[in-house]
Amino acid sequence: MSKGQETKERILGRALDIASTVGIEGLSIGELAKATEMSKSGLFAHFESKEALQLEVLETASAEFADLVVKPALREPRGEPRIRAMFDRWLAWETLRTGGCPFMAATFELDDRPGRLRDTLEATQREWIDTLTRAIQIAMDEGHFHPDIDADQLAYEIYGVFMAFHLYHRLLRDSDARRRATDALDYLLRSAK
Amino acid sequence: MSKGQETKERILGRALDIASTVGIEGLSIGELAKATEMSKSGLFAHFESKEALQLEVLETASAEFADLVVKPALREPRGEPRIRAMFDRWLAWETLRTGGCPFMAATFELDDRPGRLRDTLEATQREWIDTLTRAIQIAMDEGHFHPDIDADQLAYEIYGVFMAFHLYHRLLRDSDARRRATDALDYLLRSAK
DNA sequence: GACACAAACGAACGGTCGTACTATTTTATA
DNA sequence: TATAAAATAGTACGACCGTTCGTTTGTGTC
Repeated sequence: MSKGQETKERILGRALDIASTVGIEGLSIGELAKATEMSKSGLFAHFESKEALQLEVLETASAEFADLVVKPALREPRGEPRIRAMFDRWLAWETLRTGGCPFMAATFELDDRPGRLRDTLEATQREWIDTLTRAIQIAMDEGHFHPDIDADQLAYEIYGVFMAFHLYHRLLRDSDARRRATDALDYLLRSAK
Repeated sequence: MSKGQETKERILGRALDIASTVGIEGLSIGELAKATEMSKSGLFAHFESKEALQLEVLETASAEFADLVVKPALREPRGEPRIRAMFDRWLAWETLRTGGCPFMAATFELDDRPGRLRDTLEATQREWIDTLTRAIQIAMDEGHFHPDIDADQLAYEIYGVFMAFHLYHRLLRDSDARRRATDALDYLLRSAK
């Protein structure tokens, strides 16, 4: 890999950290330059615009999410175990970076602002929900869940449990947040049987 | 009411609208001045700092939430009907302003930034969760719910349903979002019996 | 109508924003 | 090691940021 590529990845890594706390709009070139100990212009030369940078930050996050959450979970046995693995890793992902899941932060920033950033984020989230839904359907096929479960609805509810985890953990600093989340998931999965 | 007070309230009303879409940090004095057709300085004279303005925006939102959601729901019959009323009005609140529930937007902006703004928001959210939890306890007292229900846990799960509604409605523009949310609540409440 | 005060304004401050240039340094290749 | 290319730095730009200031306009009271 060329030095430029290396630097770029270093930049994107730091950018993702920062964006997770101050948001993807709050992320500024100057601040990012300080954080990476580069000049603004030297850093900026790696991207054709701020929007392009933001887009690459989102894509970096997606790639990382795929590596840390999706792919490992897909190596777990089909059905319920795989769903639990997804959820566990999802929670770990949420607590990985200083500011929590960058997609959550971005969602509430971008949901009302049309543009490529929003489109990318929406696509990413849809994809993850699809993955979740498919895992549920597999669990039905495997006989782990009752056959007339509404997989989309269950995915919705699981997503809700995750989001509440963010709230309780990040804003309320509730030390029971993790237990609350896993209990809620347990309950949902048990009811699905 | 003095003219100054009237103007201030007009400003705060618009500020709340804007903050619901661009966030409470994204809200700028200049933009707000344009939206209210005032000069920056004339507007700023009503507040001692930007942070003070933001704080008052949050307080305005709290007052409105109390008027539109909490108080009306508390006039409903004790127990399950009151919980349903809370949830219905909560959903309506989410769809009231252009950018959705301002507390949700603020939560994901402020959760990692210490300060008075964060403290106020956290207190507000705790209060609402408490209200929700009390309503659940009342439903248990009334015999609507099973006596060994974990009220805190149920409040957590209801909150999750609401947050997922935001995601599906705002980001995914899912036309089934409302049904998903009410179905999820139905399911939770039915299981609590 | 004179007066005091409240309310809003316009201009300017030092900073930071994203971005466009040119210049310099570092890296890779012949 | 010379040279071209790539990577980084420096400087400057117009726009907007939150904030301060002195001034003007509006409002209500004697």
